Amino acid sequence: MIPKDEDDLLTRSRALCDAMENEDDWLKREVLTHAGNRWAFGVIHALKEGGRLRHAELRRRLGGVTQRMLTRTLRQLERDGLILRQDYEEVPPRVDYELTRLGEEFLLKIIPMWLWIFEHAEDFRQAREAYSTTASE
Amino acid sequence: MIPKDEDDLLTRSRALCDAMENEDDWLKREVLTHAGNRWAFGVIHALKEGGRLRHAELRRRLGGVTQRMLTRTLRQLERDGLILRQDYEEVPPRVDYELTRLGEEFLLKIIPMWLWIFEHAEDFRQAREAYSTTASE
DNA sequence: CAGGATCCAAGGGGATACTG
DNA sequence: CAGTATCCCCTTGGATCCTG
Repeated sequence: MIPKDEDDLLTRSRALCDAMENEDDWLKREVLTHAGNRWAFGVIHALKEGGRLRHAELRRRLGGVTQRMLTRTLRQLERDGLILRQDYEEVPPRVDYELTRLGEEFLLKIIPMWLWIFEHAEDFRQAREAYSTTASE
Repeated sequence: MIPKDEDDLLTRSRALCDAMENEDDWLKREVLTHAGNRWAFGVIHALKEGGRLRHAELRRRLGGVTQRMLTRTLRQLERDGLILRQDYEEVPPRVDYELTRLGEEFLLKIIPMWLWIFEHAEDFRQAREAYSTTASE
């Protein structure tokens, strides 16, 4: 189905594979980790929905994240230009985060992938089960 | 632009975020790592283009991967049902790998993300540079 | 040829305690 | 409140050597 779009995608991804060999490693390592990062997606999504959010508010929305991991995730996202950190330099401290345009685009790019993965969660479970049984015999 | 599609995406991703909280961790950890994995993408792409490929042929196509990492990547992809491993049980050993339907779909889902990242490589570089300068002052 | 065994460095992720 | 510091285990990724 949809052979035209698919071919187009593959053609472009072929060029992409060539480019990967020449690219520096940091792009794949630093930026791409966000895609597979457990918290990065939640942070970006929360900022898209909530606008400017503070550290504590983000923690509440994500549920289960420690300060350390939230801080680290935020730092990485900031470094890569996906979010903006604003420190009001008040006492008590007030800092909030907002999504950049780059961050918004990134969110829109990774949502389909996440959706697809969750839609196929059952397939993955079955594949894993089949693998365990064949591996044992 | 395209507010309708974007809203739709966000609505579905909101449900996704809720689902994530209930989901087991393995889905995020095990499956999602493939998306950001440097070699997983190359393997899947090579199999999409080359059909059934053997270990050595894959190594040649990927360039730079060690046997160990290639083997590990292949095992993981096999476990998650994205590729099929066939061992002909000959001497000398002959093993080849092919993409499953699930693997093909996965490739089509992650290509857009990789393309987008490479298209914005310059943005990321600039963001990183800006971050370093503001962080130092 | 395919890949296991071993050793290593770096990072992810979490728990807990402390601070300006 | 928004972090930092410390300690922990696990995985990733690579190098090197070995085997059926």
